[in-house]
Order: sequence, then C-alpha cells, then structure tokens
Amino acid sequence: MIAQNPYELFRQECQTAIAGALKKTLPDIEQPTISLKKTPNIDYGQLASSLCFELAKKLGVKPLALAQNLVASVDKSRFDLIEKVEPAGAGYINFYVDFAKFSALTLKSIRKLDKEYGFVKTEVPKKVIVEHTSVNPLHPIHIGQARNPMLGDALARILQCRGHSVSRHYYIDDVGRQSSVVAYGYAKLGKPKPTEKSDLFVGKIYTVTSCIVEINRLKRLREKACISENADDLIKINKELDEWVSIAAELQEKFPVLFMALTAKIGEDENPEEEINRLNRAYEDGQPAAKELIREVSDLCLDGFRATMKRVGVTYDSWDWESDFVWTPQVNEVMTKLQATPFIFNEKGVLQFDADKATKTLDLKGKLGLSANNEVPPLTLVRADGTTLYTTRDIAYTIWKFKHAEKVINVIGMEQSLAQLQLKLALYAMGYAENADNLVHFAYNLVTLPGYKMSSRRGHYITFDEVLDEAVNRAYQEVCKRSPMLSEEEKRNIANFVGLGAVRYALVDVDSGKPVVFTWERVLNFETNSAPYVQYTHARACSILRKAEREAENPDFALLSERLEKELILNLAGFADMFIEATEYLKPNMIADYANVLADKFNTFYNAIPVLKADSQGLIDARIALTKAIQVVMRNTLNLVGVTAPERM
RNA sequence: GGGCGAGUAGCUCAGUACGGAUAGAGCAUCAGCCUUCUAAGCUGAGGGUCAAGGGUUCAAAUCCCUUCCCGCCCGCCA
Repeated sequence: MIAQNPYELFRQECQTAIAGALKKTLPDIEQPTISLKKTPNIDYGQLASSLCFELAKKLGVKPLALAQNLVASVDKSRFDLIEKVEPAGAGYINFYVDFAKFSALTLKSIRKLDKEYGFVKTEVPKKVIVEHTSVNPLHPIHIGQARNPMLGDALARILQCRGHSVSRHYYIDDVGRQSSVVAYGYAKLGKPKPTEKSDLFVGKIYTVTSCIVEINRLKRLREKACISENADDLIKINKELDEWVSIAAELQEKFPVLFMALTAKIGEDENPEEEINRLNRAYEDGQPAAKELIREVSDLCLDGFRATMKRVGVTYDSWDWESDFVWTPQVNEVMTKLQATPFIFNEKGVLQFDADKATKTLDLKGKLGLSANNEVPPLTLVRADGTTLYTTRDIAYTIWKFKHAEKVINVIGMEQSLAQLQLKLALYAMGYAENADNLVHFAYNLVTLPGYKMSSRRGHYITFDEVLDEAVNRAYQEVCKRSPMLSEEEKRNIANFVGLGAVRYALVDVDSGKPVVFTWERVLNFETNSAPYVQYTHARACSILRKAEREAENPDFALLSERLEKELILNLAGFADMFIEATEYLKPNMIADYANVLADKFNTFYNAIPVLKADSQGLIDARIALTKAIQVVMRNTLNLVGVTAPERM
C-alpha cells in the first residue's frame, strides 16, 4: 500500500472507530463532529479526541467514564493501523498507531512517490494568477521590496504542487509621472548604453533627474511665493528645498559625471516639469515617440530585474504593462460601467467611487469581515484633467486577469490594504461578484533596516543584488573556514547556493503579517533555523546514503522502535497535512518551519543513533530507508521555497 | 479621530483560523561532546504574570469586551 498522506489514513481509521463506538454505546444521540488532534507528546498516542469533554456535559456524566465506555466498545481488530486506544487524563481518548505497519507504509510511500510525495492534489483545481514583485521600473529592486517575490514565488510553487494551474504575473507600472521623469533624464543624456547592470544604471538616472527637477520646481514655487508674499508657504518651500539641496550635494558627490551632465542638459529646458508632464500625457495618449522612449527605459530596468530574479530562481509567465490597459478601451470601459452604478458621485468635477455606499447597499460588510463602524473612504477615479488614477487602471487589469484565471492572488504590501479593498468593492459594484470573491490580497509587512530609512527618491537603498552578493561572499568565507580542502570551484558553487538559499529562507521564514527587520546577522544566519542548516542536514543524509552503498533491500521496519525514530516517522507522515494547510491558508512560512523541525529531529537522531553500524542488517536497512525518506522530504520541502537541496557541502 | 496589522524568554520568532494535556525553537550566557555515518552539528543548565484588566468555558496565549503600546493607511501619489 502506498499513500500520499499516511497520517490521513490513520486519522480516518480513528474517526471510524470513534463513530462506531458512539453508535454502539450512545445510539440515541446525534453524531457529533469528531475532531482528532495530534498529541503534544508521543506518550499520549498519535491522535487524540477531546470529544468526551463536550459530550459528558450534555449527558451529565463524567468525561473520563464516558471515554472509558467508548474505548471499551472499539473493535480494534477491524482496523489496520490502530494499535491501541486508551482513555487518558480527565477524559481524552488517545489513539496509538501500530508503528511497524505505519513506518512501513510511510517509508515505502516516500520511496515510491519520491518527488511527488506529500503533494496531495486539490479536488478543485483552478487556474490561478499570482501577481507578485511588480516593482516600478525606476531603480533596482531593493531589500525592502525583495520579500515580495520570495513570498510570491513560494506561493506559486505550493499552489502548483497542490494541482492548480499557476501563472506568475508581473505588473509593470509604467504609467505615471515617475516613469516620465526617468525617461526624460534618459533622453536628455542621449539614450546612453548602460555601463553597468542596467537597473542600477536606470536607478541613478532616475534619482539624479528627479532631484534636479524637484529643485527646479521648488525654486519656481518660491518665486511665486515671494511675489505673493505668502510667508507660510515660503517657509514650507524653503524647508523642502533645503532638503533637496542636501540630497543634491550627496548625489553630486556620489555620481559627479552623471550629475554634471544631467544638470547641464536639463538646464537647457525652460520648464523641465512641464516637459515631463507633456511626456506623461503623450505616453498615456499612446504617441509613438513617447511609447518608444518610455518602453525603452522601462525595458532596460526590467532586464536588470530579470537577471536579479533569475539568480534566486524566480521566473514569470507574463509581463503585463499597465499602459496597455490605458491604450486599449479597457480602462474606459471600466469607467462606463462604474458610471452606470449608483455608487459614483461627482465632487468638484472629479468622479469618485462611493465604496462605503457599495458595501452597505450590497450588504458586503459581513462577507468581507469589515466591522460595522468601518466606513470605507471613497476612491477618486479620474483627475480633473481626465486622466485616470492607479487604482482605476488596476480595476481594468483585475478584470483582465479574471479572463485568464478563476482565482487571482495579489502579493502586495499591507500598506495598500485600503486600495485593494476599494478595488474589490468596485468589482462587486460592477457586478463581478464571483471575481471579487476570488480576488485575494496577500498582504505582507515591510522589511525595514534598523537606523536607516530607505528612500528610492534619495537613492538611499540597499539593493537586493548587493544583499545576494554579500550573502554569497559571507557564505564563501564560511566554506573556506569549514571545508578548506575543497576545490575553488566547489567552494564557489557551495557558497552560491548557501548564500542565495539563506536569503530566500530568511525572507519567507517569518509570518507575512509581521515586519522583518533586516540585519545581516539575521539574513545571513548559517546556524539552526536557516537554509544553510537545513541544506547541511540534507547533505549529511546524502552522505550516509552514499556511504551505505546499497539500497534498503530487506528493511525490518518493526525494529524502528527508538523514540526519535518514531517521531521522525510521524513528522514524515504528517508532511502532507502541513503542505495542505500551508497551501489552503497561504502560509509559506509553515514550509520553512517544517523543514527546520525535520532537520532538527534528524540531527538529533544522527548524533544519537548509528545507521550503518546498527546491530542487524534488517535494522540497518530500515534506518537507511528512514534516512532516504528524510532526505526526500527535506529536498521536496526546500524546493517548495526555492532553496537548493545539495548532496554535499 | 477612524480603519487595518502586530504585542509570547534579554533578543529574534513558532504556536492563535478550528480553545484542550507540563507554552516551544534559535540567538546570547554558562557547562560539556570531534581516533564513530559531514561539529554549518549534538547534549545539558538558567531564563515566561503569553502587553494589562475583565468576561465566556469543564478547559483560554488562542474566543468576546475594555484599556495601553508600536507600525501602516485614510492623496486629483503609486
């Protein structure tokens, strides 16, 4: 017999056993739902029910007495995996698994299913779009943004293993002033060829251009304020100007040549800000010259992103340009449809979506879990000049996504929770209730640096590439220290997957709702509870299997009687439970936790119990089979979060 | 002011959706283990009023209410 989820088989037997016992001893009562939980401790058996506590109260008897009665009427012989059933504590019913059979079932299943073990397929496979990363193509991806692709990619991987058809989408936000700013600077420089990694190159142009233009704008404002003798405005403007001037000084020192060149070129324009606005409008209008220019800069930046993401094993199936939704009638269609609803109002000539009215009219508060006094603020849809806003365009994009998928998961920071809620409400308002139901905002908390405020505008950021480089460097130091005998090539190779793995793991390891404070010590941790720790453990298991020089030919699984061995079997058998839960509740951090626990248990086992020098051939083979199973499951787990499982390190 | 998210050991975090048996790890500190399958490892010690208070329950870190504290959002930005 082979099972994707051995624990589930045992659970079903226990459930049937209790149901039967209830029917026999208490034929008159309605069958309660029987929940079985994993026990806190192997001594309490492997599954336990606390149903006697609830039932005893209704029946007016003692829980323990009830448990004893139920246990007495279980006919064990009808079940395969149940070794014994016992009443325990104040009224628990504890089920003990027959380890000889359960170990055989679990280890044979893992051996047989190998790369597929534990990936229980969903009964309702769907087409799913996971939109993630979607960093604006203005500057390199920085560490504050890098948690997004790590989470998004892990989600895509687990959903795919669950049997969904997953498509990874990158939404390119190329509509908006910022893109015009960088394109303006790029054009002023005469569209130079990048002399370094292209996103880094674009990022410098963006920061410097934006700074020069901003100073120019503020100076004009100041003139106006002087003329109108508005003292309050003047103070404010001067303060802002001071700040930008200090940024300019920094940038001038960091990139003197670029700064000089851009200052000179931009100086030729009477009003750079107006030039940028003109470019922006031209782009939204789809004028060929503007299209060519902005797409060119954006593509340069995206090339850099692709290279960065490839390093960590993240790829995308679709690159969706926001501008495409503006150039085609899609955004206009959204506006037409929304205007036909009773939720649009006009304030000072600007169209707004009354999100709160929509929730009330369509009775959505309960459904969406909004508290009664949660008044959802209105959403402005278009500017006075008729151009659209980000969320309006996002509505069109979302509708498009649902033409290609039944479920859409947006991996977007929690600071955009309100906008994502308004977007969802707009879908309901437009009659796309089913789509709205299947739209998920996967919100995650920010990555921050202690004592360092990252700012794209100031050019203050640590790029993801820098973090990866540093991770690989530190890993290399570590490899040299620990394994000086290896060849240079091997050292480099190991350093690479260790460093990259450490970063990926560190960014998915923490619950997505909690903030991650970025420190090198945290991200480049090579000890317990890190990718390197799990990788090392995997390599250790591989090493045993190599030295064994044989398959587990005649294993006697009944001999796996050590407590640690049983715990390991239980962990392996419960892999599918964990996987299903992580996927259904979108909790990729559970995967990392599981890997760490399994590695922990194996290392304890490794130190305490010999595999190849065990007492009998039957036991040796059983332990080889156990080691093999651990290696397979650990590898499957690491792959779920995109971390390499090495055979040596 | 309103909304959302968080508060668990000195530090970083599991556990909370679905209430169950003595609240778990790692880091740091201290004491040990490499002629034995990879020491990126293992063993042991100390460290907790689960933010505070109240409530529901046979049972609360977990559910409900109140308060405190921190972060984010409430733009004709994205």
